[in-house]
Amino acid sequence: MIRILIADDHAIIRNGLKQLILEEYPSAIFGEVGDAESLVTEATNKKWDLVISDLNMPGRSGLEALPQIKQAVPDLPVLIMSMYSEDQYALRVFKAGAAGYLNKETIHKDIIKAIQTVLLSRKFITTSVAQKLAGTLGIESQKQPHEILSNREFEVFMLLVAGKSPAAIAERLSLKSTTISTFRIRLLEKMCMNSNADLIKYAIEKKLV
Amino acid sequence: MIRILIADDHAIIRNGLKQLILEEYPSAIFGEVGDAESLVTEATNKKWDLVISDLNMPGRSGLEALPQIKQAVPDLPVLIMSMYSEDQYALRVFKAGAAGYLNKETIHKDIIKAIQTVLLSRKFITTSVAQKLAGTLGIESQKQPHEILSNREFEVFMLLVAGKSPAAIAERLSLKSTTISTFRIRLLEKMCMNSNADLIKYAIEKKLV
DNA sequence: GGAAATAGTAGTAGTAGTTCTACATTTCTC
DNA sequence: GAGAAATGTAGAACTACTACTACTATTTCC
Repeated sequence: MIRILIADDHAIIRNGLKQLILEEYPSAIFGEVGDAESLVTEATNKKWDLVISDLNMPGRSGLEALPQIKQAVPDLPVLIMSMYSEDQYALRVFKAGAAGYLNKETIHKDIIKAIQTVLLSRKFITTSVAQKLAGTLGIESQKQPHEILSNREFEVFMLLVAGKSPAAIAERLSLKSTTISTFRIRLLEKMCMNSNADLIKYAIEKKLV
Repeated sequence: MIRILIADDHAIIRNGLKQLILEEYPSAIFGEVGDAESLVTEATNKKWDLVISDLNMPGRSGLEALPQIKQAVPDLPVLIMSMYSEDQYALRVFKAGAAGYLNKETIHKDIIKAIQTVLLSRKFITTSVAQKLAGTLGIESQKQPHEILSNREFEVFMLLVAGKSPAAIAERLSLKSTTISTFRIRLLEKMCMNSNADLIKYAIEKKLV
């Protein structure tokens, strides 16, 4: 019997995931949460064998919740999944302590494999992601412009690209809007760009959205 | 007994959706496809009571598949869903002949309602989407969003998309920046959009840049 | 051909965003 | 393991942008 906590803001996806896992582990027991807040609470207060969390949730993201969970329950393996094609997140996700990363192509096919791997206390990584990482980790020089951003910068970048105002971003991240402006200037500079429009075009080109 | 064809590139979502529908229609029969191509083939070659398709699929989108389906099987109702919050699409979706539109907030809550409504040959629309559409639908129904802009508005639109600031645009056109703001608000409204980011994404999509 | 809508333009007042500076932490680097 | 660089954060002062309103000129429509 295996206890799995699922975090995703869409009930359909939680459902689908459960269904998928039940096929392999008919006796699995599930917990469900819809945001990062409840994820942290639930993960730390009850006993789980595994957490599967979406990367993109309203409010704090799964990525932000990770360190908190890792601090409270260091041995609890966390699988991060992303419904979007954000392989660029993979490295950040592992650095933040995730036990595995699944992107939208791999979820359905690999989830069982990932669970098995992770429960043996090993890291799960798909070959496509591995290749991506290999390139990234090895030679620092050929990093993509957005890959040299810090976590916070990247977070702000993505929200900017989504058309959010500095004030809105500040509120979402519980920061001051001046702080967001600072991040914006730094990230614009790092990426050699001049406007949000440039960022958006870049993001579309790189399929970050 | 009801036959439903589900089109979505994520198997988990197809699963979750099936699960959701089975709760209400235990005898429902499903077909599944993962891309627009197969959607068109399947929709036209077999007999279905309803199609539920994602808007965003790799290759041709669900939106592009719609006219083809409508042409081949005019009476087959198609529900379009979007996992992203793109109410801007709603109008286009209905224009293309969809029977209903569900965005990510509404899918889980309203899917059954939507199915019931649609099977009675009526259009399903959530209040939030309805409000969005209210102003727009009236007369100009077959023009593209950007085609209903006046010359000046379009001029400003293009400069906005190029990432120019209101002040810069004002200078270039020998106008006041407040005037540019006015144009911006009007054009945003006409196009049912909320931010410059939306404009840029739209412009790229329509190959206006 | 006259009323109603659309287009083109700004002013005022309020709001939000930027810049520049600064400082504490964390993370690299030799 | 000390010093340097990068990261995360914000305040003060300034500037730019927006919302709202308003007015004229041009179209459009019955």
